[in-house]
Formats: sequence, structure tokens, C-alpha cells
Amino acid sequence: MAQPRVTLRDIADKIGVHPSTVSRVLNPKTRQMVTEEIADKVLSAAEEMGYRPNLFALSLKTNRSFTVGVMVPDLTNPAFAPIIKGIDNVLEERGYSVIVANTDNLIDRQQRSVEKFRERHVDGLIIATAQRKDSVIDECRAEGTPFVLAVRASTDIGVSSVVSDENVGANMVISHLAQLGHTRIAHVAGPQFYSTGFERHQGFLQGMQNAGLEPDPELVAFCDAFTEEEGRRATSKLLAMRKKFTAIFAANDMLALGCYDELEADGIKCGKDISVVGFDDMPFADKFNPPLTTVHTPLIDVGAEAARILLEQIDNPDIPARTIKLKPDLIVRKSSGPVD
Amino acid sequence: MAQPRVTLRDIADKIGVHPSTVSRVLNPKTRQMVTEEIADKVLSAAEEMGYRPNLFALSLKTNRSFTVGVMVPDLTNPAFAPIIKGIDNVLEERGYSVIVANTDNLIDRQQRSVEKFRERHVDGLIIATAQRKDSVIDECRAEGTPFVLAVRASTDIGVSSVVSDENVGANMVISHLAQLGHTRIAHVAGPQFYSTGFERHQGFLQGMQNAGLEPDPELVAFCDAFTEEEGRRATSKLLAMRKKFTAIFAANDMLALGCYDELEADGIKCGKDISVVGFDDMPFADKFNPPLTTVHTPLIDVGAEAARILLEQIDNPDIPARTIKLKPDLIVRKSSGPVD
DNA sequence: TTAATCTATGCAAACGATTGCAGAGCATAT
DNA sequence: ATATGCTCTGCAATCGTTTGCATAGATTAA
Repeated sequence: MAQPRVTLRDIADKIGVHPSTVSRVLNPKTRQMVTEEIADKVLSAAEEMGYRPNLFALSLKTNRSFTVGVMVPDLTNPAFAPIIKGIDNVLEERGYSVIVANTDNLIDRQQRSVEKFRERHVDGLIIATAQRKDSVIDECRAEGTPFVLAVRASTDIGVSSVVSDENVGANMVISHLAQLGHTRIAHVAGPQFYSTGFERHQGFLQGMQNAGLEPDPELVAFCDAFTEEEGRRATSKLLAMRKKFTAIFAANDMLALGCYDELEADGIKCGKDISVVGFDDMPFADKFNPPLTTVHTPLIDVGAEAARILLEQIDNPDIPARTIKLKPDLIVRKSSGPVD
Repeated sequence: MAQPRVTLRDIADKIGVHPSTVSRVLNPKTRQMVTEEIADKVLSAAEEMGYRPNLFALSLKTNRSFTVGVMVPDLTNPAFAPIIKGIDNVLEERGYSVIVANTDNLIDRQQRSVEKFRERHVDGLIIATAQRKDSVIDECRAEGTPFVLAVRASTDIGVSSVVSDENVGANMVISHLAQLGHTRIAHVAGPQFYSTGFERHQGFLQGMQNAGLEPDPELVAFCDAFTEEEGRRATSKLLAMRKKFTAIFAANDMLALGCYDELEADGIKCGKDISVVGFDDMPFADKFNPPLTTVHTPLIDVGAEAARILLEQIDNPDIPARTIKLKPDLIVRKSSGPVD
């Protein structure tokens, strides 16, 4: 049953000083309060005895947990793995541990997660589940918990977030399709209560205009969630309109996958009869059949930047909010081709 | 700045009892020590005042963190998402939080993670990174930390683990291929220091025998890691042998993807010229080109069962180790077909 | 020299729970 | 009536830190 842990007192006893002195030596902020000579002794004793601070005691006293919470809407969407990875990379280095909560897109699970995080006294939150107007934001503010949004932004001002430049991305998509000769372009839109869904739809409209094309409102099908099923449903709805279109811009890759399903079921060749473009460039998008043309978002960076902002926020609570828009990139694959 | 937290003392003061009494009421194990009457008062006061126990204090006193660590080799491999989800589902319900560590298949990152977990005093570990003989196991034992292996088993005895029945799975693959008329079957084997790689190779050999086929040692290419690149390298090596074979059994889906890459580069039609079968049925395996025939492992269940065993272990440290082998399932898709 | 100022350390009180022990009160047995 | 036992609650120590305050000694100023 584990060797007895070494405590501050053990070190203090060994070299004949008071525990508080040891504490001061070991804490960088108070390090200079104590004589070099004693400090050296403490340091080497600590090293030798294999001292590890007891985080519980530290947390109890300081009310900090060195833990941050990360909320994701859907762990099985592989787009979130790189984000978490990016977060973990920068946080780990600074001694923080990451607790992830999977909300499964359920509003009450999000609520429960926030509760849990509060109970655990996380030092900060990275939220990848936020709606454009989300009560979780008010809550965090009321509680004074530092937080930053990832992937999705908020309509509230003064909220830090790290997102892809959706507008630019959507414009790239449309201009790509226009260049291929497409004029009748449909949009499988994401939920409008997420900034991603909303901005990409706006970007779609604007992109059409920039390309001198008339967006047909009937060729826009809205989805309730970023899932394959919804994408399929929307596509089927578009097809049912019996209006001509030669390309679909799906608001993200999962929706695009849904398009694939429906097109295939209808015997329509994706990339040939109808081009499909997604958004996110989630892992394995290049493996799909056909490989998916999509907008690449640097997901690892999204996570990493969010973590960095959060650290700033934790270290200095009244630093002003900061929003980063990462530059997206169009990755052309086989799912988009010239109109014939 | 957050409302002042309600403590045991606050409740005690309010209803005029001693904090220890309140503590006893709130702790199920000591609940029956105190009169119903007082207990009721405490309970309703706690409810009303919105009492939330301070986990730091509790942990400091009891040396339990209500936290478990999960080590995965590669977060970006989507197979691990369902596992984590399964773990989280059952642990969350019991009030535990999950801290995940991504080791990126690096032995020293695994070591660091274990350190970190120890520092955080996790109540238990779920290890999905273990080699067949892994020092982390000795360490956990020495420390007395409850742990269970997921996905990968150990050669050590008395170690709890939850795995897929690799042998059965591999046999299914071979018998499926044999039924399709394949006789010359190659094997892209996984690393033999992982139980998955090892057992599946054994299963391959045995399956061949069962099917009355002679495994050709030259048609077995070993990989150093379960990655696409390694799979591709191995396939290219097989091809370079210039020996005839009509099917490849890849030790997992990532390796199978590597096979796809190499076959495509060589203009060989996968599923027609050469059949490819994977293992795991990772998310999106059905989306690949062609959809991958593979052995389905109930990954969510792997996670859930591992979590359950761990809970048992935590609740009762001298419960004997338990190993679960989940029944795999062959999912036939387009990457395997009759030999022509 | 004396007073004033600093510096380095120790003291002790927190943080918010848990828990062994003691003792008050009451019921039962003798 | 006394002894015995039981049940319930309070007391106080404890977990391992941090940190404001006190103080001893050294240093400087007057």
C-alpha cells in the first residue's frame, strides 16, 4: 500500500526548519524570502526524499484545482479529438489536467457537466458546445469562472473564443464551385443556433453574391444537428423539391456524409452528377468515397489557442477577452468536379 | 466572485447541531447513526442552502479523489472515442470524473502520465496502452493503485482486462475468406508486444489451420505500430515478395487503411483483385472506399465493462482480478469478395 | 549608543471535511 | 436503587498546505 508520502513537515524535520519555510522555498513566488543557504538545503532534501506536493491540501487552501474542464458535444465525432489533443498539449505542460465532458448535444447534460465542473472547482472551462446565445456563458460569468469558447462563438460581446473564419471558408467553397461552372448550388445548412451553422450560412449567401449567383431559398435545407442522419434528411428534402442543382455545400463534414448516403441511395454519383463540399476536414475525410472536398480547419491549433487564452485568463482574470479566427484552407478532393 | 460556498458548519450553525452530525447525516455510511428527526432537518437545510461538499477537503481527509485516469495511445484514432465514452458513461454516474491522457504511443509519455495520475491521486486507472509485458503494471501493483486494462491484455496473471476475443475474431476472418475461395492469404500483423497484435497473429495461424490452409510465413508482414503508414509499408513489402496472394488480413483497421493506400497506388482493386479485412470496426470503417470488411468489437462496451471492473476494484481492493472477453462479430462489406 | 528599519524565520490559524473517543441521556436488567 | 448497556451527539484532532503576523537578530541611521 504505497509508501508513506513525503510531506513538507518531513522535509522540515529533516533539516531542522519550520514547514512554512519549506513551503516558501518550494513556492516560486515566495522563494526569494528565504536565504539561499537554507533554500539549497530544502531543495536538495526535497529532491532526495522525492517530495511531491499534495494537491488536495494545496487546492483546499488556495481554492485552485489545476484542472480545467472541456465540454464537447460529441466525442465520437472525430473532429474533436484533435481539438482535445491541442488543448491537452498546452495545458499539460503547465501542470493542468484536463477533464472532458461529453454532452451528447444534450442541453441538460451540458448543464450537469457545468455543475460537475463547479463541484470540482475547475480553474477554467473550454466550451466547444456553446450555442450562439447560451446560458452557460452567463453562468460562468456570474461564477467568475474563466472560460473560452472553441469552435463555436457567441453573440455576446466580451467572450473569448477560437474559431475558424467561417465566412472566408464558405466563400472559398462557393468560389471553388463557381469556378467549376456550378450555378445552382444547394446548401445543407447547420443549426442556426450554433455560430458555425449560422456563419456558414451567411457565408454561403454572401459567397453566392460575390460569385454573381442567385441563391435559391428553396435550395437551402436547415438541419437540427450536425449529424449524418440530419444531412441525409436534408438532402432528401432538397432532392424532393425536384429543382435542378449541381452542387451541395454542406455546413460540415458529418452533414456531407449524410449527403453521400442519400445521393448513393438515389443512384446519384457524388462528385460527378452532383458535387459535394463539406467543412472542417475532419480526420478521414480523405478516406471517404469519394474523398471529400472540404474546408480545412486547423483543429489542433483551435484547441491549443483556446488553451493559451484560457491560461491568460486564469493568470490574470481581468485581461480583456480575445477572439481568434484561424485561417481556413480549401482542400479539393474528388467530391467536387466540373459541372457537365 | 462566486457566492460564498455553503459548508458543513453553515448548516450546523443554522440548525444548531455540531458539524460532525451534519457530516454523518450527509454520508450514507453513517446516516443511520443519527436520529431521523435531526437528519431530516439537516437534509432539508442542506437542500435549501444548496450545499455542495468540498471535494478538496474530502479528498485531503480520505485520500480519495473520485477521479480516474484513462490512458490511451492515440486520441486521434477514432476507435478510442467510443471507449472513452463507455467509460465516462458509467463512471460519471457514480460521481467520478475522468482524466484522459494521450500517450501518442510514446513510452515516456506513458511514464509521465502515470506520474501525473499519481500526483493527482486518481482512485484508479484504465489503461488502453499496455504492452503484453508492461512495467506500468508492476508500478500500479507496487503503488496499490487499482487498474484495469482495456483493449489490450497482459501476459501477467491476476490482471483485470476487457478485450475482444481476438482469437475468435481472427478465425472468423479467415473462415470468411476461405469461404470466398481464398487460399493464399497474407497477414499484415500488428506489433507483437501488444496482445492485440499477438493474439490476432496467433488467431490467423490457427484460423488457417482450421480452414485447412497452409500459412506462408513469407506472407506475414509485421508492423511496428498500428498506423496507416506501417500498414502501407507492410503491404508494399508483401507485394514486393512477388508471391501470389488474393487476400490480406490486417490486424486492425488503421493497418487496413494502409493496405488500401498501397493497393491503390499500385492500381490494384481492393475487394476485387485483392480482398482486405480489418479488425475493430472503427467508426467510419463503413465509409471507406471500399467499405471495409472487419471484425466488430463493441468498443463502448469495452469501456463500460472496464469501468465497472475498476469500480469493483476500488470498492473492494482484494476482489480477484477479472477478465472479460467480448464476443466479436464479422461485418462483411465491400472490401472482401470472391476470388476470381 | 539608541532608535528605527529590514530580513529571515517561526508560530499558529486557517481551508472543510472525517472520525475515534468521550459522555450524556435513557432504557433495561438485576 | 444501582449497575449495565445502548444510542445519539459533541469534541477535538487530523489530513498537508498557505499565509498574516510576531519576533529575533542584523543592519542602518541619527
